[in-house]
Amino acid sequence: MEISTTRTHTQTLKEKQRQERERLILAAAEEVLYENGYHDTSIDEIAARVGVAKGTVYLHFSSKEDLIAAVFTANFERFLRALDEVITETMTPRAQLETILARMYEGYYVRLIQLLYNNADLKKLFQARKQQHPPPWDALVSRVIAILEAGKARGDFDQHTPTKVMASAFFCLLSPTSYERLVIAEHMEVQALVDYLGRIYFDGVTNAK
Amino acid sequence: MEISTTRTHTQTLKEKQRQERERLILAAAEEVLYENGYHDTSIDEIAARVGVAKGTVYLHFSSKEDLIAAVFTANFERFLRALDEVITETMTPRAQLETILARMYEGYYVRLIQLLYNNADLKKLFQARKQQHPPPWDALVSRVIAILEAGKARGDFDQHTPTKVMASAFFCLLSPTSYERLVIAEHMEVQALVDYLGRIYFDGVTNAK
Amino acid sequence: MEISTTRTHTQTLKEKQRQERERLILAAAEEVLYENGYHDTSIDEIAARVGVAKGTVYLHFSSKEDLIAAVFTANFERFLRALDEVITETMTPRAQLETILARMYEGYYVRLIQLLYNNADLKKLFQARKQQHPPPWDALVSRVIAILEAGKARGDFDQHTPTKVMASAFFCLLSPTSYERLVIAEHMEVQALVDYLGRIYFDGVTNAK
Amino acid sequence: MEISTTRTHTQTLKEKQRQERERLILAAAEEVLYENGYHDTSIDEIAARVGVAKGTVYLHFSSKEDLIAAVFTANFERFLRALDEVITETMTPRAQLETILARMYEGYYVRLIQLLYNNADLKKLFQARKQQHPPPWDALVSRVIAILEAGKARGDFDQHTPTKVMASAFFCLLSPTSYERLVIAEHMEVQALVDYLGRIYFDGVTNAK
DNA sequence: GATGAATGAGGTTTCATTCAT
DNA sequence: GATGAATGAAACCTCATTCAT
Repeated sequence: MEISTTRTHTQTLKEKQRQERERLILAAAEEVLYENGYHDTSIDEIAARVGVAKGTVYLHFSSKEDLIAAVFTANFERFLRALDEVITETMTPRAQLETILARMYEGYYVRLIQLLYNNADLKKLFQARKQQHPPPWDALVSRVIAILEAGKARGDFDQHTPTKVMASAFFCLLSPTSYERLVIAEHMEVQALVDYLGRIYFDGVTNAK
Repeated sequence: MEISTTRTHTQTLKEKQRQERERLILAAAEEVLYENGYHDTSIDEIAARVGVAKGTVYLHFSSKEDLIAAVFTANFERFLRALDEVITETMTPRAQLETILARMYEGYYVRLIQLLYNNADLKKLFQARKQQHPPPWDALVSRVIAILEAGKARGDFDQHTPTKVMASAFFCLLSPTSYERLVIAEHMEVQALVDYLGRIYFDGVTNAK
Repeated sequence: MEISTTRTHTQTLKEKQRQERERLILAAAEEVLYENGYHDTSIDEIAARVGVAKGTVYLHFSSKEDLIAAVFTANFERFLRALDEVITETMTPRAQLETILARMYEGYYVRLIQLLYNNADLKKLFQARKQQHPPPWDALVSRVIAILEAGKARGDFDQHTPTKVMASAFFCLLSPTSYERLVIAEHMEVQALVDYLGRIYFDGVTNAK
Repeated sequence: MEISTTRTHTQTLKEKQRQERERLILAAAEEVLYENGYHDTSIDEIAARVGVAKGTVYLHFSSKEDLIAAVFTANFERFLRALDEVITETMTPRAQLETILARMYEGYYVRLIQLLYNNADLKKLFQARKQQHPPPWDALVSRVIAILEAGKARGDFDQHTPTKVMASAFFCLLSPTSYERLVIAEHMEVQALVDYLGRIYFDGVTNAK
């Protein structure tokens, strides 16, 4: 029993180290992916940033594709968990969407979402894996659609526009190009950008009578 | 005189063939670029689709970068010319923007615009060429900004939102993802999609009181 | 007969034009060869300098190798003819060799000789053609050997040194590197260089007691 | 301690293997370079001769240029070290130069020296690398010049001939063409060739008195 | 005869992946 | 388990040579 306990303990320790390393690899991969794009992300550089050998990366992820897919899945999951902490059923649908929008622009999620959404390489990656997107992304889309439907049911949102179109337009608000041009290059406050985009989305650009 | 005429005619014929071939190469490049993204677009595949040898492509474009840049420039120029035919000064700013939006979704311009706007590889390409974008793209952005300013001056558009944000949001409406998901996968009419997106942009998703 | 004469005349004219063009192609090839070396000498550039189409070069020379070989042959022949004008039997062997040396450094022959003599590409070229050198080069070597033998017979030259070694050393004096470093870079007079080298060759570097 | 020892040993072994492989690659590169010249030296062929894959060569040398430059540097360094072992200050300048000459013809250094000195491609290579020659070559030239100056100071060498010309002529004695024609093709002893050439250099071809 | 567009072999270089240590 | 040297497919680009016009 002693022995068994020790072993279990040892394995747990090893397992923890293993998970920690996996986390570090994912973090490095995300960093390089954002900096260089999919093709210029090399296993060599990821391994170097983590401080392990190239082969070690392959002990955790069976291919570059796997690793990059895991980056997305991990981020979406973290993002979904973060949403759960701030969104409650008692908020109005509009407030819920505004919160999601703000949260997206806060972290660096917007970067990854856009990477995923607009990069042909990554699309092909997930299509080759017989799935349009990583599962958590679909969960996020479903959630936004559900909120939009609830808003429509309450009469908050325009009922003549298909929910899917509304959802598409919602996700379009997240453009890394806007982010880079307005926030990074022109030093606009993130919150201001989010407010403006939210206003356009909910009220349009037309001058209120 | 006869001879001169004949020569001119011959040169015209050759020149026509040359231009036709160049057009075919550009079309193939665009196709592959859209399917595979910048990095997975190989000169070999472009040549194979046109049915010529690799070297032939280099007779028309001195490098892969040159070829891809030409794809964008050619498309934007065509698009700008098309706009000139349908947009007049007498139209309201809103009508002008609605027309631009519709035209963008009609052709396949939306694909390229989005490729350019959101692909890190292509951004790097144009930055390396000492220009943020191909000149015609900047012309399009300027044009949209001018229309938005005119609309603001007339009191048509919300004056509290910065024009740059409005322009960013406008171009965000052009999402190849929306196009693919709604028009191609779900068989929505392009015109319907354009109408919905235009309505969201101009009036928001909120239910009119 | 009239007709025949006319034809002959026409053919002669055409033939002259043909020869003139061949001369121009050889001159251009020599120029580019010296500037760029064998590999970076392209048929394209030669044709462009002459002002004809690439295909035209192939009407005169069946391959790049043929063309380059012709450059050497033409030069050696010209050089041998030039020697015939200034070297007479009545000159002493030493005077004859001094004259050859001076003439070699005068024209640009030294450049070509060294190109031929020290460039692996060109060696392979002639070896592939089953000949160590273009025939006129061998004629030049024979001539120098004959002069050295005559000098030995007269007791002018050291009889303990094999003539072949003496010939080798003689041709070694022609170094484009010396030429470039001393004449071009350090502005030494060609005649001075020739005098110094001749003195070393005939009298050695050792201080005459 | 055991472990530490083992590790050191292991690293030493690996390092030895690495160096051995690098040596083999350099040797193969030198071989091909000498046979085919710079342009026709292909990484493919070098790799094939060593029996490794193309990519392996790039683990040791980051480019073809780097590899070829390393061939020269390695040879010159080896040569300079060899000279240090046989040349002493107490030898007369003439004896020192005779020793250098003999040593050059012994190894295969003469081949590489001449390759470097007379091949336009390689000159361009080193010029592009912002250096006329690999540093050790310049060290050799300086050394010969210093010896010649010392000989002049002692009154051993002719003081009317510029040292630079004497140095040029000295290096001209090293002709791979002489070597091939006389030693390889005609089976002359290297020592005999060296003696003859040295005698010509120091005493000239003219019959003494 | 003259042209020059087209060809395609061949060269350098990168990098995901494997596997012996 | 961890390593990193080795692999080799695949990409871009050049240029001697051919051949239809």
